[in-house]
Amino acid sequence: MARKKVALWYIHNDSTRLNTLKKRTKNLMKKASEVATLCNAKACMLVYGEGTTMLEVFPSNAEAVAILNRFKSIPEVPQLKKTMDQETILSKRLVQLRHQVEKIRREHKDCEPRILLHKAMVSGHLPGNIEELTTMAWKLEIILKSVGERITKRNGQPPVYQAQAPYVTSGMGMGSPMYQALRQQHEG
Amino acid sequence: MARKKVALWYIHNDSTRLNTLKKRTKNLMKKASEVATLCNAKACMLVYGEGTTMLEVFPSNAEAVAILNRFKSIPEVPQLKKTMDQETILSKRLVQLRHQVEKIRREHKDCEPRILLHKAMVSGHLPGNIEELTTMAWKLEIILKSVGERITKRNGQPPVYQAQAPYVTSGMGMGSPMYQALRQQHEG
DNA sequence: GATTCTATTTATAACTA
DNA sequence: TTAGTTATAAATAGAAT
Repeated sequence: MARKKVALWYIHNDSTRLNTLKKRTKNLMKKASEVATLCNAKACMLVYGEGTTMLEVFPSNAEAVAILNRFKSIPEVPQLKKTMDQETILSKRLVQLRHQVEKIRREHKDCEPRILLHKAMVSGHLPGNIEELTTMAWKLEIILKSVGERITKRNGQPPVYQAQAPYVTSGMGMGSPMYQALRQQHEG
Repeated sequence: MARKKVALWYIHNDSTRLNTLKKRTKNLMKKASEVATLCNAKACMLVYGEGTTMLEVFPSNAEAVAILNRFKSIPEVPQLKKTMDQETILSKRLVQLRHQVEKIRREHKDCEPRILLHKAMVSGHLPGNIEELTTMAWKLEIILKSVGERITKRNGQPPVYQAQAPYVTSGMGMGSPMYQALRQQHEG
C-alpha cells in the first residue's frame, strides 16, 4: 500500500519479505491493542514467520494461552447470534472464564522464563513443572543459537561443542550450586 | 483515523463502540491474512467483544486452535522481544531485575557468566568478545541438556530436538514443534 | 541489514440514508 | 440498526541512507 499497490502474493525477495513481515506484524499488534482499548475487547494474535524468522505474540504469552483456553472451552464457536438462553449461559460462562484468566495471569506473574532462568541461575533451583521447563528450554535454545551464530561470525567456523559430564569451567562451573542441584535432580 | 484523530480510550457510546469493533476487527483479519499470504507466515487471531457481543476468529476455528496449541507448547517469544500490552508489567519487573544485576555486578565482576547470561536474557544483547560468548554458549549447552533430561523424566519421552548448523547441541534443539511445523510449510 | 523518508494506498471517524 | 460516503489519519512499498 504505497508507492505501488502490492499484489497479494508471496514476496519472493527475501529482504523485502522479511521487512514486510516485521512492519506489518508490528502494525497488526498495534491495531489489535487499539481494538482492545477502544472496545474493551479481548484479543490475541500470533504470527509465525518462516523458518525461525520470528514469532510475535499479542498481548503476551500467558494471556494468549489464557484466551486460547477460553476459546477452546466454548464448545462450538457460536456466531453468538443464537437464542437468548444460550447467550445468557455463554455470558455466565465467559464471566467464569475471565476469573480463570485472572487467576492464571496471577499465577503466571512469576513464571516468565527470563525470571525463572534468573532464579535458576541464582538459586540453583529449576522450575517444577513441565511447561515451565519446556519454556525455559525453548528460550535457552534461542539464545544458544544466537550465541552460536555470533561465534561463527567472529570465528569463521561454527563452534561444535558437546555438552558432557561434569566439567569445571571458570566462573560458573559444574561445581556451582546450580549444577549441584541439577545433578541431584537427575540422580534423585 | 479519519475526520478526526480518535483518542485511544474506551469508547463510551454503545453504537459507536460496536461499530468500531466490527470494522476494525474485520480489517485486522484482513491484514492478518495479507501477512500470511505475502510472507508465508502462520497467523491466527481471536477477538472477543464485550459480553457476548462478538467472537471473531482468524483464519478458522480449527486452524486457530492448531496454531495456538503449537504455540502453547513453545510459549516464549524468541529474540527475547517484548510483547506489547504487558510491557508495563514487564518493564517494571525488568527494572527490579536490573537493580539486582547491578548489585551483583558490584559484588562480583562483570564477566560472571550468569550475569552475562542474565543480561542477554533481559536485554537481548550478547556479550562482545569471543571468550565470553564461548563460555556462555557452553553454560547454556549444559543447562539446556539438564532441562531436556528433566523434561524426559517427567514426560516419559525425550524431547528429540535437533539443532541446525552452525552448532550442535546434544539435547534440545530445532526439532521443536514450531520448527517442525515451519519445515512442513517450506516443504509443502 | 537496519533506519528513515516520501508518495501512495488503506483504514476509518464521522456523516448520511 | 445496518449499509454507503467522504475527509482525514495511518500504514506502507520502495527508495535513500
